[in-house]
Order: sequence, then C-alpha cells, then structure tokens
Amino acid sequence: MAHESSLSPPVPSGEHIPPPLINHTLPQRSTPYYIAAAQFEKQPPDNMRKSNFFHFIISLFDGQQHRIQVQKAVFKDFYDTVGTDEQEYRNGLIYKLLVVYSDGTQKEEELCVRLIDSNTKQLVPYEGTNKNPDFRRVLLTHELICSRCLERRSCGNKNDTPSDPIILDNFRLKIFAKCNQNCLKNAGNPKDSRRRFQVALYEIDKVSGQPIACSDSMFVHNNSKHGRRPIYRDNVVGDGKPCIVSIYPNEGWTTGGSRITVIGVNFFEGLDIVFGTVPVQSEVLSPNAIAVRTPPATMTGEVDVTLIFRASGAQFCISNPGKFLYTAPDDQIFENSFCRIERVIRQQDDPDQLPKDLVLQRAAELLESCFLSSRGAQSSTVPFGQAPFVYPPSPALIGSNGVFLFTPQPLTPRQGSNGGMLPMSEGLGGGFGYGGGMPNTNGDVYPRHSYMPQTAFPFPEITQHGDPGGSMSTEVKSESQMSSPSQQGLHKSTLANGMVMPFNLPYETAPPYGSNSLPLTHGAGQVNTNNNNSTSVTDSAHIGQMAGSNSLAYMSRLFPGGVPPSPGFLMTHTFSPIPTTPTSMSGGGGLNNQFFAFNSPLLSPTKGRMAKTARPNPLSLSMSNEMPNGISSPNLGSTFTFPPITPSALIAPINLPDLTGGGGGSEVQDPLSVNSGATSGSSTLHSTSLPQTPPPPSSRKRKHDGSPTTELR
Amino acid sequence: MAHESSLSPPVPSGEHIPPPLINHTLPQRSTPYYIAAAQFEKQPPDNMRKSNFFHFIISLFDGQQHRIQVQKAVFKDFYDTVGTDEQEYRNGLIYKLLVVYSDGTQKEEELCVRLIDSNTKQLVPYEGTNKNPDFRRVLLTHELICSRCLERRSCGNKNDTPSDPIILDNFRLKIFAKCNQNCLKNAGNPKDSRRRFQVALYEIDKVSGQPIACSDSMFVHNNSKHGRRPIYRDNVVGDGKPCIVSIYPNEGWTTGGSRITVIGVNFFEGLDIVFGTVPVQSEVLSPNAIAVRTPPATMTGEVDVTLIFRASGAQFCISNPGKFLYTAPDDQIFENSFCRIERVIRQQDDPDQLPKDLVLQRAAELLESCFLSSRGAQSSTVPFGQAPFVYPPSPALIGSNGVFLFTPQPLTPRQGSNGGMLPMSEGLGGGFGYGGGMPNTNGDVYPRHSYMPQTAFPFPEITQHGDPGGSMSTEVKSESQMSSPSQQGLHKSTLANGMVMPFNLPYETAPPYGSNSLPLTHGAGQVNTNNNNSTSVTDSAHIGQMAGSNSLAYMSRLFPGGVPPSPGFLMTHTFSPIPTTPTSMSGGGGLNNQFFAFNSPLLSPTKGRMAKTARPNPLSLSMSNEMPNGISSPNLGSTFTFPPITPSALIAPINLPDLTGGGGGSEVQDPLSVNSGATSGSSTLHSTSLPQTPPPPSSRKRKHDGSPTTELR
DNA sequence: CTTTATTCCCATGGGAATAAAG
DNA sequence: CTTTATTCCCATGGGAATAAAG
Repeated sequence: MAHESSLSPPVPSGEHIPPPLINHTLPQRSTPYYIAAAQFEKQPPDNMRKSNFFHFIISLFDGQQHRIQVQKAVFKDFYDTVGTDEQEYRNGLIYKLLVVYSDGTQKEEELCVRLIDSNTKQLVPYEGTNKNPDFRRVLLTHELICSRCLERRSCGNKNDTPSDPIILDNFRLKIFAKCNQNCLKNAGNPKDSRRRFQVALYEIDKVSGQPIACSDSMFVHNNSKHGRRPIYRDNVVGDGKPCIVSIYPNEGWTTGGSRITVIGVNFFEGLDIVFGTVPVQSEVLSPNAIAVRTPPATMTGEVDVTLIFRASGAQFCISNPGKFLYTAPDDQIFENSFCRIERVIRQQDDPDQLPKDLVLQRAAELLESCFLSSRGAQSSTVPFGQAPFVYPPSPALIGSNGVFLFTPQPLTPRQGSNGGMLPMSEGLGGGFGYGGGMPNTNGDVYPRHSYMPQTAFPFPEITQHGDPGGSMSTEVKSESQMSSPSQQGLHKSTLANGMVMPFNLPYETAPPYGSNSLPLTHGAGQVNTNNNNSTSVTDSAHIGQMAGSNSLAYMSRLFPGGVPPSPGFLMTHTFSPIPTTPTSMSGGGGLNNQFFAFNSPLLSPTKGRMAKTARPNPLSLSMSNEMPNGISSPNLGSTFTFPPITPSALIAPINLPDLTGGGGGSEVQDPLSVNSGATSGSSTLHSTSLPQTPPPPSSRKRKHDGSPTTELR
Repeated sequence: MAHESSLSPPVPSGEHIPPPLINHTLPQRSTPYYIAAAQFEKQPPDNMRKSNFFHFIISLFDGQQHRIQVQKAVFKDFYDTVGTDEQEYRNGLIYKLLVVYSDGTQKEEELCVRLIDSNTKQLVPYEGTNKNPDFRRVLLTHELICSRCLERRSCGNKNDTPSDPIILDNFRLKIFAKCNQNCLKNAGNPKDSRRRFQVALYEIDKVSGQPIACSDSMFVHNNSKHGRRPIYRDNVVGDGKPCIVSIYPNEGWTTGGSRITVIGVNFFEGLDIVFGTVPVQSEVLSPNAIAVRTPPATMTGEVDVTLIFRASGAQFCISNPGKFLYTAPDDQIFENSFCRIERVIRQQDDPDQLPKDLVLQRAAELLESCFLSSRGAQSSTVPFGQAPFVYPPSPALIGSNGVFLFTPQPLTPRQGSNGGMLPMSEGLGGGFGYGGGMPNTNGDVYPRHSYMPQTAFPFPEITQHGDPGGSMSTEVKSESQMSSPSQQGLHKSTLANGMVMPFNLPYETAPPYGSNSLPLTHGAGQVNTNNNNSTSVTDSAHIGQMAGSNSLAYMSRLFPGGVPPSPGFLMTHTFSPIPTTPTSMSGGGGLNNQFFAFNSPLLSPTKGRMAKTARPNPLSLSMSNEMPNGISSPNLGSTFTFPPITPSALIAPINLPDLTGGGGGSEVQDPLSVNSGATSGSSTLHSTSLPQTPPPPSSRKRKHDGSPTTELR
C-alpha cells in the first residue's frame, strides 16, 4: 500500500499519556473512523516465564484520537506469514473486534498482536522444536492448547486465560496469550545484549507495515529462578558476601524451635541458616538480619551457624561461622517451678489462670522484698541486692553506662513524634547496656558474659510520655535542656566528637563501635524495609555519619583472621547508635530506674495485674549515679566475671515516668524481642517487619495480574 | 507360535519369593537358557500421576530358575502393534539386553514392557488426544520427550529418568517410563470399578502371548490431590468429621508464634487450624492431634479455633469451635522479672548464665522455704502450702488421683524395655492428673481450672531407672510386684472393671473418661504412626478394650448440643488411658511426690544445676493419700475455683526414684511437651513424632523412588 | 443439595547441563 | 577455577469443571 511508508514510527512504549497519536496518518484515510492507534493501559510483564500466560490491556483510538468503544472481541486466528526474507513467521494472533466509533458507527475491525524484537523491531521467529505443529508458534492461546476448549466444553482455565479478549469498561481490551519463544536461544549466562520482545499491535490491513502500538519490552525466559538474584548489590559491605556477625540468642534447647535472629551483613533473599549441617528455611528480614527457628539437635554443644543460598546451594560463612550453643531442655523443671511459684504468690482475687509474666513479677517482688529490703533502707543506693542466707553477693544488675546492646533490625516508623527513631521500649530507662565478651587491646575476646567496663556514650535525653498500655511518645532534648545537671557532666570523658570508646581499646586502634558499626545501626536516619526486603535510608542528613565507619573493615582490623567465632562475642556484641546530634549528651543511669524495686516494701495486695500500679513511685527513690561497687572498677581484670544478665533485663520495668537519669537509648529495642515464640512476647520484628497475618497455608492463589517477579537487574 | 498357548499364566504379582517360576514352559524350549520368567524386585508405584515418571526393578530368570545376568540394557524402540481387534495399541517399550546365562553363554535378548488392564489383562490402549504423534502412546520414555536427548546432548534429566534400564548388581534392571494414559477416562468421582494397570513383561517373541511377569496394579491418574483424602476412615469417631476436643495451651500472646496442640478426633492430613478467620498451616500429627503455631492477633481476647481442609476449603468445627485466648504480651515484665529473681537466687559458683529453668526452680524453692516451711513441719501432710502475708491460701498443687491429663499423640517406641509404651517424662511420678473443668451431672461445665475431684484410676506401677540427663527405662510391674502394699489397696474404691469414675457423675450416665475416650489414648497397645500418617494399632490384644467406649458418643450424651465451646472444658479435658492389665491397680499419690518440696528446708547451696540433687529424699516424707483439705470436698460447688495449674506442673519433678505412689501413667506424656518452642523444652512430639531434622527449606528433592503418596483407599 | 475424586489445565519450584564472565 | 543466569526438564500444587454417590 502506498501510504505505508508514511506511517508513524512505532509509538513510544511505556507512556500513558492519552491519546498517544499520530496525526499525519489521518489524510491517508478517507475517514477518521478506523483504528489509528492503540495504547497500553497495562503493559505486559517485563519478564515472564515462557510456560506462563501473560496479558496486557490496551485502548484503541481512532484518527481523531477518540477512544474506540469495543462491543465484541474474539480471537479469530493465528497469523502465520512468510516474511520478505522468505522466512516463515508463525507469530501473531488475530482478533476480530466489533467497535463503535465516536460518531456512533459500528464496524468490524481486525487487530493483530505480534511479538517483535525490541532492538531490531523485526518479527520474532519461532525457533523451537515442538513436535506439535500447533505449538510451533511464537504466540499461543489457551484454546489452542486446551482439549476441553477444543471440544467446546466448559473450561475453568478459559475463564482465567481466555483466548478472546476481555472487554473492560467498553473501551479497554485485556488480551491473554502465551509466548512460546524464549528471548534467549541457548542455556548459559546470557551476554549483555539480551534479546527482548515487545508486543506490537497492528491494524490487520497494515500488518506488513508499522504497528499502531508497541509495548514495553519483555524478557521471555524459561527460568524458574529468575529474579531470585541476591539483592545485596544495593547494600554491599566488604566483599559483598554474606557474613554472620552475631546471633541472638546464641543458645537454645536441643529441642529446637527457638526463634533466633542472625545478624550480619550482605544478607539477601533466599539465604537459609545452617545449624551444623542442618539447613533451615529462614526469613531474611533485611540485608542484616535473618530470623530462623532452631532445628532440633541430637546432642548438646556448640554448632557452627553458616549460611546457604537455597537456590544455588552456595554456602557462606564456612570459614568464620557463627556459633550456637545447644543446651538440654528441662521443661519439667520449668513448668513445675512456675507452678510452685504461683502457689506462693497467688492472691485472693486472682483469675484462674495467672499469666506467667505476672507470676514472675510477683516472685521477683516477693523475693526482693524478703531478701533485699531486709538489708535496710540503704537499698536504693546499694543497687545490687544480695540474697540472704547462703547466697553470695549477687551484683547482677550492672549499672554500666554507655554502649547498649542493640539488636539491629529493620524498622518501620510507628511513632511519628520521635524523629524516625525506634519506638522506645516501654519505660526504657535509657540506652545502657552490657558489654560482655568484647575484645580487649590484645585482640583477645573475653569469655562469654565476662564483664568489661565501658565508657559511656552520650545520648540525648529522652522524655517519655507514656501510658501504661505502652503507647508513648519520645522527645529528644538537646543538651541544654537536660533536666539533671549532674547528668550533663557525667560522661564528659567521652570523646570530643561525641563518639564513644566502648571498651578499653586505645582510641587509635579502635574506632568506636558507636560509630555505626553496621548499616543496621540506625543511629540516625530512618531505615525503611519494604516488603521486598530492600532497605533505604530516608534520612539523608545522617547518611554521611552512618557511612563514616565500615564495621567489616573495622572488624577485620580487630580480627585479621575474620570475626572470631566466639559465641560470647557473637552474643554480646553491642552496637551503639550514634546520637541524633553528635554534640548532645545525656547522662547514664538508665538502669538506676530499676533500683526502685530494691527497697520496695512488701506490696499490698491488689487485684489482677497489679504489677504496673503497685510499685512505689520510683521518683521518690534516691538515685545513685555511682558505679556500683566492684562493677566498673578497672582493676577487676579479665578474670573477674560477673553474673550474666539477659539484655532485656537491662531495660527498666515498664511504665516508669520520666526519670532524671532516663536519657539516651533512643534506638534501643529489647534484644529479646526478636526472640519471639512463646517466651518473648511483643516482638518488634513481629510487629514491624513481619506480616501480622501469616501467609495462608501454601495457598498460592493463581496470579492473574500477569506480573511475575520483578527483574532485579 | 505353537507353544504360546501353553505358556504359564501371569506370574502372581507382589510376591518376592525368588525364584517365581514356571517349569512347564521348559519342555517347549530346546534350551533352558532364555528369559523364562521375571520378578519384580521393586514394584511400580501403586498410584502415580500421569505426568510423572515411574520406575520398577526386575530380575530375570532362565528356564532353570537361575537369575540371568544382564551386561547391557538399552531402550530399543516403542512397540506399536495392531491387535486382533484391529485396534492399534501404541503401548510398549522394547529393551535390548545383553545377558549371560548361568552356563556362561552370552546372548542378546529383547524384553518388552507393556501396560495391561489389571482386570481384563488386555493391553491398555492410548486414548489421549496429544497432537504430537510421538506422545500418542501409553508408555513414553524420557528420550522421546527430551529435546536435549534428541540432539544427543548431555542431559541431566536423562540421569534421573533414563530411557535405558539401569543395571543393578549385574542382575537387576531398573526401568523408567512414563505412563501417558490415565486409568480413568473422564473427570468426576470414579465409580467403584476403577481401572488399574499392571506392568506386563514379555519376552519379545512372545509378546502376543502371556507375559513372563506382571506387576502389582497401579492407579495412573492426573490428580495432584490424590492421596490427600482424609485418613479418618480408619479411625472414625462419631460422624467421622473432625472435631476439636481440646487445645493446649489455650492461651497465648497476641504476637503469635506459640506452638499449640489441638486435640480432637478424626483429624486427617491437610487440615489446617483457623484462628478466628486466620487459617494457619498446621501439622497433623495424628488423627487426634494437630500442632500449629498461633498467628499474630490484632487484639486480645478469645478467638474461635476451627479447622479447614486446605485442599477443598471445607471447614469444620464451625458450630462447636475450640477457643484460644489471646493475651497481651509483656516480655519486658517477663525478662525483667527473671533478672530480678536471678539477682536474688544467684550463688557463688554459678556459671555466668543461669538457665531460666534453674532460676525458676531456685525461686520456687526459696519462696516455698520462706513462705511454706514457716508454717511448720506438717507440710508434708498439708500438701498445699499457703503463701504468707497477704496471700490467701493457695491450694495449687492438687493431689488428685486417677485420671490424668493426656495429650494424645502418635508414638514411636523408642525404648524397647517399656513394652511399646511411651517413654516416660523424666522422673514422672505417675499418671496423675488434674480434672478441672469437667462437666458435672447437670451437664454444666465448671469454669476453667475449677477443680473437680476425681476418683483414682489404677495403673501398673512404673519403675524408672534414669539418669538425670534424661535417658531412662521404664518397667511396668504387675500388681503383685507393687512395692508399697498401701498403694495396692489405696484405690480399691475404683470400679470393679478397673475403670475409673473420673468425676462425680453417676456411673450410669457417665462412662468413664478412663475408658479410652479417644483412639489415641494409648492405654494399651502401641500405635505406630508412619510417615504417611496412617496409624496402626499393633497390640491387637488391647484393641477391643480401646474400642470399648466412644468418646464422641459419650460427649454427645453429655452435650447434646455438641461439645461446648468453653475453653475451660477444652483446656482441661482429660484423658485416661486404660490400664495395661485391667485388674492391675496402683495407688494414686503421683502428685504427692511433689510434696517433698513443701517442707524442704532452705536448701544448702550447691553448684550449677543443683535442683536435681539437692532435694530431700522424697521417700523420707510421709505421704498423704487423703484428698487435701478443701479440695475434693463435694460441697465446694462450682463457684469455688482453685488456682490454675499447668498440667505439666502436675508431673513430679524429674529424676525421682521409684516412689511408693508413683505407679501408673504408662502412657503419660507431659502435655506441655507438645507446646514446644522457646518455653517448653524437650518435646516428646519432637523426639518421637517429628523428624529430628526439619525438612530442608522447601527443597523438594526430586523423588527418584517412584513411590508417590500411598493411596488411601 | 453436598461431598468426593477425578479430568486437564495453569503455575511454581528445583536440577544437570550450559555458557559466559571473572 | 568459581559465579552466574540461562536452557529444558521433572515434579508438585491448586482450580473450574465434572460426575458419581449420598
């Protein structure tokens, strides 16, 4: 046809500006009422598996750029042609349409769908070898494949992937097809120039000419693993390989089932945790956290914790595995003890079933009131009560200031008022932690749970307004707003740049852990983890700070042979968030908030969950900011070990009002909170990173949107 | 050929008695060195999906019933023939074999594999409509299908499902094929007479005659749901529909993640638990137990627990759901309390990290020694200590005798010495339980945890030989071997038939719960659950007893409107195993074993886990077999509630030597033991019913054994 | 009517071989 | 050599229609 050469070039793909048109074809027609152009209302998938159906949605426009109404649309035939190159192109679906133009004229039109090479714009030839001649086509329809449809019987799949277009809203056409030709012809890793396809639409009498619309390009493959590629390109640390830094908790019963969190770097979707030799399907929470339940173990003892990539079998951390200690369970004792305790602490009006936390709380109070308050009124300044009778002094609650134990995890901001910081744990007294098992200047690692004094880290003071139920807002005060002058001066010994010396390493050799050891140490900035587990820092003002130190580089200086596998290191590894304002500082004393209980008199009976209300007002207690005797003294040496403290124990009891020493710790979360399951309750991971509702039991509902996994490259 | 008619009839299938032979074909041959017979060393699968490959293994025998050695075996061709009925049979695979007979002669033979109708013994015709002529065959080989193999390229799948037979041990042939013809021709539920296929082997020159071997029959289908059919046909209770009887534990945090066990009847593979409206993929442990982890809940409160069958969407228990109470988690309190307690109970030489169970145990002992022993030396006969000060009397440990709480679960005998009984929980004092929440004569249900006195149930005495680590053997003594004469007479008030009246229902209206309420109440007999979740009772001597009472029928008499949804009922529902010997009896007093702690003096400090050794010898305590004051008194009425006891608390502390009252409970397991996860430890379910190693992360290793799911009908 | 177990279909997942890059 | 991303293959899982039983 004479006018073919003057036809418009292919419509640019991916544009949704209606109408998309081309006026200079108009004069070639005697009437504007023909299918002059088309527009993809929904693009075909950008990648798809050859064996799967895909679909797209189009609108048609006439020569006046009016949308063309479609009253009927049926698949008519396959469009097999011989090209000018004498090659047979079995590539095309012809649809018969009954359309109504804007002037009301009804007309039967034919539309053709073909696939073209997105680079050459040439028709895609069928290169397969299917022995069924019907299948030796680039584009197939369901009804070609389906024996039920062939026999004109009712077919459920025809509803899903019909051969006839579906008319949406009288104007749009949803077209289903299957591409039976890969973009790549051979196995093997494709070269850079990967062929892509485009859906090209043709008015039937112009099929030999230019299409009236072309879709975005599609990558048609036959690779069930497509899209599974690691995401760690975005978030690379060190060599980019996954590396386990810490495991929390790093101990559990041989029966398995504990939910633990593996902290590290360069994690990516599809990684599984391997306990010893047992791979366990895991949940990659972020590039820095994987949640997993421990498998049962046949015997007690330490096992290596490594990583395996499910899809490829590639293993990681083999040379520097994490460690997990399996211990023998004893739930007989556990449950029996609960029962025995409950017998003692039960009160008149208690409900039938006392929550275990209440049982524990009452037991603690009762024990403390018996064995601690009997020591006299000095208890509020002798913070570490000592058990009576046969029990030796038990300085279990260490009032160490500074670095706090931090379990990094992706966070979704829940509380708008705290500047993108993590929601505080209830009544949290501040970011104060326990620095057991950190390396000393020799690069040695202390035994697990051994105590190393740590200098303080300055935090802005946090004021917490909370109700007992847990919701609270958190304010960050500048230094000048500090409520307690003594707090301000308390830790002036920290470094001038606001960083902290977390352990007694020489400053020159030990960049502070506080300087953002890991990308996940959300000292500043707000890291949002979306459903795809990609992480983005949204507070760009702090990115520079966060990038200031690379934990892996730092660790590799500390441990030239790799991160030592000491479980103590792994377990008590601490992270210090950097302050929101580097120059703002706050006092320590967070743990002092717990001292209130030490001189609490025997509590008067209250009903139900009395714990939150029956406490003496902590504000009436005198606070001690001194280091407790024998705790922080540097002459303790490395052989003097202190009792273990579960990290969460360092967090003050709930619902305390703002205490004088309650600053800091803006990013702290109860590390135990990632140890969910029956023991730990309100896991923040649960509430932020994990879906509230578990996915339905392996019920992969058929996906009709034609959108396979997003290609990652 | 003349001798065809005198050939042997088809070799009976499924027999593995080598050699399987047929002498009367011998005279027909000039030499015994031919393939005279074959035997299936491994049968083809009894059912399989049409789309899947299957395999079988055969041995060949000559006329002297000697096994024929095979040196080479290759697929030669398809065997397409036209039968005497003029119908074309595209059904057969021809293999060329290089064999060596027992006299050393090497010969090339041909073997043909065809499929015959197991009823008519006629060749199976291909009835499909595949447009690929190659696929219009009953039997296909991989190499027919595979484009790589077609091009003689290397093929990974050829290794898995080769067309050529694999020669095993020089004698056996493993043959792979795919059946491309269903047994059933149409959709829809098949009639009773379902066609089955058999693999028929022919010597090539006798293909028109009788096969030299026929396999067991196979059901070839194309149903991915095959085998998912409920298994409750074997184990039907009541109307056969699944019914939730009890949930343990029936309370958990809104964060979800607790592993709970749903107890009921007629459970079958594929059932999922629904919490409220949230279905959760579950693990059907047996027809009477499903393990599941609670999903997170958006709010606290009770939710209905129902069942859904994954495959069909069919729902159960809608009208009489179980109940699960979501409570608010408070791990701050939890962990803080642990820390506070630990501070008090810590001892000089304690390890850095005290196990929580030890913390609890010490707390219990300390509390008891403070608040219970101060009441005086009568504590061993006043079993229920009372808290001092403000706490009201707290008769928490109920020394009820008889019925014990029983969490039915499939069991695999682990300890050969205990006669197929469940391994006892460590130091378990006997099968004594807690009968809270049972209906009274009015059909009312007591509030959850309310106490109903129960008469004793006689059990054989159990002697436990155990080390503290947990391994122990359990002996069942006959009545005459009872160690304590007082125990023998203790419960002569039980019914003459050895059954028990578990609560104060009139005997006439209340068949005892002890009379084997559930099939899984392994009072006698040993129920093995294989991997296919089918359950078989192997001790047939006791089947009659077990069938003596139908719990559902019984419950429906109690609750004409269905099992009441009271969570109390569900939680504290008790099951009594029937005695191994109905006339053997043992005393109650299992709980009395716990009384030792009540008057324990303040314990002397010991190192490490002292709990197991530092107790006073329980044998030195006087036992009380009276019902504790105020506990069993019938005038308590239903409004008087007692403190809750977790069922496991009713199990005596671990590692007690054989106590006078420690009989019975041969099948008892700690009900908490199915509540695994972080809180409860050594789950017996874990160790017996569940694989020690979890299945690899959704890594369905390709199944090469050709054995799909066992057909259930 | 509901329940059940088939039909063929679509979809997803995993593996050896492959091929290219490093 | 390892890593990566394809090839086609085998396998499994879920759905509408179906058909028979109740």
